[in-house]
Amino acid sequence: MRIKIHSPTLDGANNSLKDFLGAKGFKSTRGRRIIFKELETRGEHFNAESLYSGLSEKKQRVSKPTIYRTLKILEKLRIIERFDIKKNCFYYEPLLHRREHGHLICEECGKIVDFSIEDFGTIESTIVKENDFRLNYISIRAFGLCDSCVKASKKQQG
Amino acid sequence: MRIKIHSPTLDGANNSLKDFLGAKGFKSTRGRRIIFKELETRGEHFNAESLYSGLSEKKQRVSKPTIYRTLKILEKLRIIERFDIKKNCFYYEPLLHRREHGHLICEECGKIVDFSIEDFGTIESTIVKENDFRLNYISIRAFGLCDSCVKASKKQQG
DNA sequence: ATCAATGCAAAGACTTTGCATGGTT
DNA sequence: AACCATGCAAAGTCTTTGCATTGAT
Repeated sequence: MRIKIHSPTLDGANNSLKDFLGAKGFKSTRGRRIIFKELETRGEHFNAESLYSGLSEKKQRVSKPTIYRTLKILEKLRIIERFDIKKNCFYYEPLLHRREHGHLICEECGKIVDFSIEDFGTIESTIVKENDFRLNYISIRAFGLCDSCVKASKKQQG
Repeated sequence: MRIKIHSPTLDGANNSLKDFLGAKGFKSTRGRRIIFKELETRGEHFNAESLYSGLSEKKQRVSKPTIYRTLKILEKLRIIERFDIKKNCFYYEPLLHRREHGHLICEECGKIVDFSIEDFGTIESTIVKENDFRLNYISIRAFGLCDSCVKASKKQQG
């Protein structure tokens, strides 16, 4: 399953990585550099497994525990977002610099497409206003059928 | 972790359950009746585990595989919605009759609060308009800190 | 009677943890 | 030097599957 997303924008992450991690009390290590680098160039949604095998193919192996641990850190730092498409299958995506979008998830083929939301501000203010809640971020997922799967199902019918 | 949600509205589900399931090609069985009944009265978010232990306590045990299988059916039928709060921890909630709301999820204590979204229609039309996508449903999750956790953190600080 | 649903036990997938080693600051 | 990060192996957790039995239509 290959899924496209906006081109990731961890720009400068590699240069400022040391400072970036340092500021949060994390060390700049080989594994983290490799993973960060990979996320920069990876124009797709991904998960721990695909990250692991992708890096292994490039002879840049990082152990699974390290991948999981690093992903968890990145999630906490809001650099990536984790969401579940189906059971036992978590996908992540780079978040940096672009929070205001949701995901269209095709329930047939699993394809994920990002969509932007114009009045995100309205939603946010509604939420904040009506609830005593300190909002960190919003995740919007829209499930349905993508164009090609709709067409495919139409063909089948007639 | 006990979490309140709107009172579930699987109303009439028990009466029309046979028809309801039958229409979809499913049989009306003991396990499904028990699970449906439980969801009717259960005013909280839940997961497979809590459902299992809850029913077991009431001497209405249904096996875990059946619970998982039934939950999967209910999800497909859009009677419940599944979403992940943290790793290995899927929660579900009854969906019937109330699709237009999102979840506030407190990242500190895990509390889940529903919130309604006034201009859901706007979001929907935006998505449909700008993408060739047959929309089935939308899930909106807002992460942050709930009132009491905000207060607690303030106290700690001084 | 036929075919689906259930329960059990076992397997599976994904993720996390303990611990000794090696790397960073 | 002090402490964090890593990798390995093993353990965990949640979920699914194979299969014989039971139940629904």
